[in-house]
Amino acid sequence: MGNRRPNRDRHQEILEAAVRVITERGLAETRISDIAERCGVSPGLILYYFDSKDRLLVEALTFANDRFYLRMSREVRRLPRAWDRLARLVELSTPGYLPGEEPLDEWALWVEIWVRALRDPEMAKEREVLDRRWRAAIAEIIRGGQETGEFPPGDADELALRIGALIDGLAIQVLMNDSEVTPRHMRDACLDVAAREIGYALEAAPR
Amino acid sequence: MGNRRPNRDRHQEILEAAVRVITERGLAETRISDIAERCGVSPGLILYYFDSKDRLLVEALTFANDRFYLRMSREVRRLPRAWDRLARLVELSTPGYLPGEEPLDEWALWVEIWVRALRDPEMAKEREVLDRRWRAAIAEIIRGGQETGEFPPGDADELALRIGALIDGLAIQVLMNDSEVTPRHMRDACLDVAAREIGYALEAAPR
DNA sequence: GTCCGGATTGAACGGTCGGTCAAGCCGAGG
DNA sequence: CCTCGGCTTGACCGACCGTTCAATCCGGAC
Repeated sequence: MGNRRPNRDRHQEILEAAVRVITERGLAETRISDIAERCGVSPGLILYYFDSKDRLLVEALTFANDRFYLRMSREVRRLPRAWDRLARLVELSTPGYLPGEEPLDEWALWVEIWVRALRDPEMAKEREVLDRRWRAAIAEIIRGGQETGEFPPGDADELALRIGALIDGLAIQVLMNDSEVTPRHMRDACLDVAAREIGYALEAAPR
Repeated sequence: MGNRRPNRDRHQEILEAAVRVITERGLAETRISDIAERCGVSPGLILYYFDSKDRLLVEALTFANDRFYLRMSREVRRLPRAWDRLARLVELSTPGYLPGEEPLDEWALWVEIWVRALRDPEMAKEREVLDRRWRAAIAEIIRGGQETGEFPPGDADELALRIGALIDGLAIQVLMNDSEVTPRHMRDACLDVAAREIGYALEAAPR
């Protein structure tokens, strides 16, 4: 049995298909048959691997977020200076800032998570875990900068909460295609506020 | 015919019922029969006053937001000093800060608006109008403070965007009942950041 | 009192969709 | 080559729900 499984993990295939369907059509318009079709598989098989549609959807949402977090985490860790790490994190969090990204991206999934978490306790618990991890990543960058003296001392957790919230709020505007809030604008505004909150002197003009 | 209509506006009755049902059960779980039941009316009548369920839902969401905006606007306008106005706006925007408010309040409706606006062009257009009005209200307060010299000069629109985004981001955390982000904490953090961005010197400790 | 027309009802229709299930497929092991 | 058991299918069921519609109600006009 160790033969077919490794190179054809149906569980994960289904999750990936679910993520793509949810991203495209939205959680409310996602049908089991859509996911099955995306896998090239019959609808019945979906329920063979997942107890119910609801459980599958919740798993898919956390699965997508996990992947995004890991990718971000890996990429940020490569940069030596704390400020560059923070800047990269902001850029990766800005919808449409990086070329070759879908207009409806990870953030669309976040909004779906929020809506569902409002009434589904299981999703609510997952969301808190994901959010705490996200905030901890920001705090870790700040703490690192403070330890090397790149940033002045301060409450890293509180700073992370504020910067994270600002990212959330601006990302929503960008995601909604607000004509007055471009990805570039979001990036610059985030970093400008972050620098002032952290107490980091941007060398060039705040542009 | 001018007799029955005024004191029994079915159109508005239905909208109010819809708002309450959406707030309680969420947009995805809102049925026409739920709204009808809330009005003490038969399901058929709902479709007599509204072309379709979708149109009713969109109207209900903007209706609720209009009401909230007007209430906020009226209350804020009473205060003489710009900083007090801003503080009041933040407090009114903080889920659960004021006593006697539902845990699932206006912000839950915002999240529903966002999700729907992602794919429904009509909702997207409405959202942009509502958001622009909201940001304009913040900018107006700031501009007022700048004109009286209470605040130093600065780009009021940009400040409004940033403060508004921060409110959004923190409100989500509070709405989600994140154990680390209390309403009080949100209020203090918002005002702390706002003061620093605006360049307003809080007299007491930033607390 | 009668009539008119909008308001209201509630039964019924049609379509959708999540979930079930009995049957078939197929690779591995004997 | 046969058998076993997990994988896969697709038809089917039952429930739900938005929408339609013919019938009824009812207050005001005359």
